[in-house]
Amino acid sequence: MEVECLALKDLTSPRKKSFPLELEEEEDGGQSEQKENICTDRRRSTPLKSAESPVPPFLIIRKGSTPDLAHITPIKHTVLAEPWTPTANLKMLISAASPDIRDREMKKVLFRPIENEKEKPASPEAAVEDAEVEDTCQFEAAEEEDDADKKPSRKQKSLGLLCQKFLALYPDYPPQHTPIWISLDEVATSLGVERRRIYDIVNVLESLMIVGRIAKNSYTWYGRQQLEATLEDLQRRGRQQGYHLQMELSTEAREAGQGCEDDGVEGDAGNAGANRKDKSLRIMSQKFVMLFLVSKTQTVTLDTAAKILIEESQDSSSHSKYKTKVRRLYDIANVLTSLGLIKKVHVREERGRKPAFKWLGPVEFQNSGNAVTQPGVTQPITREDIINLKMSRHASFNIAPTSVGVQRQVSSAPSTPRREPTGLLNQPVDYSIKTSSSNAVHRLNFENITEIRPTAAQQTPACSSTLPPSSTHRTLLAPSPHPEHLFTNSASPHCLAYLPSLSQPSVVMLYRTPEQPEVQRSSGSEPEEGRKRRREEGEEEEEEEVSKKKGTSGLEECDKARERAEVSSRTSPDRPAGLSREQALNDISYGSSNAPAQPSHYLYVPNNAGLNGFNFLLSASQSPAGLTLPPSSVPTLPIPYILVPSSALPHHHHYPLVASGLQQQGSDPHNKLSFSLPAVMSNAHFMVGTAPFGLAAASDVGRSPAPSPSTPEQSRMYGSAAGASRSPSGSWQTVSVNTPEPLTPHTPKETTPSASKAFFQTPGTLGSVVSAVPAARKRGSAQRRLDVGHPPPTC
DNA sequence: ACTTCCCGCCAATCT
DNA sequence: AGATTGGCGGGAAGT
Repeated sequence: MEVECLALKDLTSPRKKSFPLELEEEEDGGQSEQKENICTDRRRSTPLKSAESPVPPFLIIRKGSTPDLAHITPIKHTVLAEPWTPTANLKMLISAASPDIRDREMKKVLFRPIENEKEKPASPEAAVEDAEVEDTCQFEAAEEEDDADKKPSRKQKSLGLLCQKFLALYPDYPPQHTPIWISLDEVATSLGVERRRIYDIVNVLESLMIVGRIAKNSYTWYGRQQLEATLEDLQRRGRQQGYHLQMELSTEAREAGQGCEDDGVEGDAGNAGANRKDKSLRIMSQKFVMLFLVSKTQTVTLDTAAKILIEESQDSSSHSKYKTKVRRLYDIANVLTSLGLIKKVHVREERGRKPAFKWLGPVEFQNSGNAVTQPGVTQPITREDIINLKMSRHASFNIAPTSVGVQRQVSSAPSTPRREPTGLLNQPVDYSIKTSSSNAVHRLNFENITEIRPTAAQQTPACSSTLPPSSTHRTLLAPSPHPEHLFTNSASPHCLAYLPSLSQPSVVMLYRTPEQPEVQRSSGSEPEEGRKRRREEGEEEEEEEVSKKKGTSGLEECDKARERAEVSSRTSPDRPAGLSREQALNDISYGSSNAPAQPSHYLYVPNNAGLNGFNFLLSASQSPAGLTLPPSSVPTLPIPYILVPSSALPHHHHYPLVASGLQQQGSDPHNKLSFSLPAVMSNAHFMVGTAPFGLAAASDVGRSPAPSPSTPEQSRMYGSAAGASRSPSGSWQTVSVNTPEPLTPHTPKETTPSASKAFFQTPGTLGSVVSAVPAARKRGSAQRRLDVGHPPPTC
């Protein structure tokens, strides 16, 4: 088959982004329904739709908007402050192209595959399903095409999809030292959704330390750097709190029918103390994850989770509470699914099948490896135990969450983001980077900046430290055999790279042409994310076997292992199996070992406007001019895509890129953009037109051991980014490489299976988007206060 | 009919 | 006081 596109499918979403005005107009907006789209307002407001006069409007807009933004996002301001930057140019150029068309086309063509992947299981395999899928696709396509006509369809607005889009904006493994700022406002705007939805996503991401709150409207993106450590920590906490026991009991006991009492009773008491935060999605998310981590089967039914959570939350157990809890769990599950951490399955129980989720993430952590996986197995559980557990749990309950809460509070202070004592926050905000060039700085200034260089040199051996053998490479420049190093977004099938200088959060996507079926299949090149929903149905069966209730220890282990293996092999879950994952990555990023020669394509997507305006940079090694891509893979659309012949990408050199699609504008002559993709990450520069942009490279490896202040455990996981990666085939090189290893020396902990990649950019910073519209907040004004009080929690 | 979960009201919090 | 967060649950889309 031909090329598989990656994953950004989601990006496609119809909404528009912020930008400029010009671009967007009609389409999705068309849907009346969508209240969410903020853009709408904007659009209307914006007089100019026409793409033509790109520049001026652009600028103007930005400026204008800036002020508004100012109050909103402090951070941003700073960034924004800078007037114009090369980025702007870029944007302009890009935007110049007719956005609408571009977008659509892009979506249709490029993304479609992604979408498909996403939704369905890997393409090849799922022949059967394909039929279905296609339908779906077509369906979707149809919808998208005529924006006007169709409405978004509920699925398209799903939290999971939205989350994927969100995730696609940032690198899984950002360079440690260069924090990526996220402005919720901007993100919401760019994704075309109302803020409320972003909160949902961010809250769960925060629970996993994928993002950290800095201040109002400001978050820092940590990516998956700390994920493993966080999970480990959660696992530990889960055990401490006796969740494993509960899991077992829950089923039985509850079924027995008593869960209520405790709940009710405690609830009241607990309530008093508990505030809003205790019910927080964030906390719920952590608990939910804990359940998986301590579960033998790693499968948790919604029912069980809801019940357990209800208990804890001290809510009275009313049916309504249950329902509410379940709703929330779905929300959480959606984002976890997008992260590739869980997947939906059904468990069969005596009475029938129940919806459940299966953990796809890591379960065993090196450090703790110890007891880890066998949580509940041995102990016979007694009612007393449970009680004790509960008690302890409650007591501690707050603790866990608290930490978060506290953290937040601290952070919530209007503080200047950079300043905060890192120690308090867990966030690794390491401004004190030893590197000569502080990334932080770059980061902040992204737009203007020209180059960020990761100092490769920096990597101090000392720091780097311990790593698992596998992750030996921390080499910056050297082509690493590991695909991981590429800036791939592990979660997603595609690799993403962020080009910092680009105005908007730009994403570079790599997708390889999958020649080999096997690759796809095995590697699961498909994004896990993508597959989720669709596959649920299909795959579920497998999972079903899992009976939650009992697991024999030994067996279960095997089972688990088996399952995991399966999963990894079949779906290419990124994170779950280290190896598989790596492979997957490899496949993805390089043609994959399997597919040796295949060049991968680059997609450069400047999402300035929120993903609507997609700009792609595709590198097709095959196609000389880059123009000829496999038909299937690349549409001849007027879409603005930039093709970069892989051959063209020598390491360390700049190469000309061919941009197509831009022409659409007609006015724009610039078909060529020159990019310099740095072989070396550190030095990578992105050039657009004349202006060079610096790529933020993931830069070297970790320089400082623990950038993050956070708990030691957490800090361990950094992958450093190293710069250049190149495909084995040598087809191209790009950017970032990371060292896979965890930097922290001290704990030899887990190997980070994935280390990763590096590019990134701060979307937030970019702000461009933002600028465009403050718009969306209807709520503020609208906020209506009805007198209606709500009833106190019933009991 | 049941499952999933979007949407946005509105209260708690923060500025 | 106004803005930001985010709990919550109605009710509709999807199955």
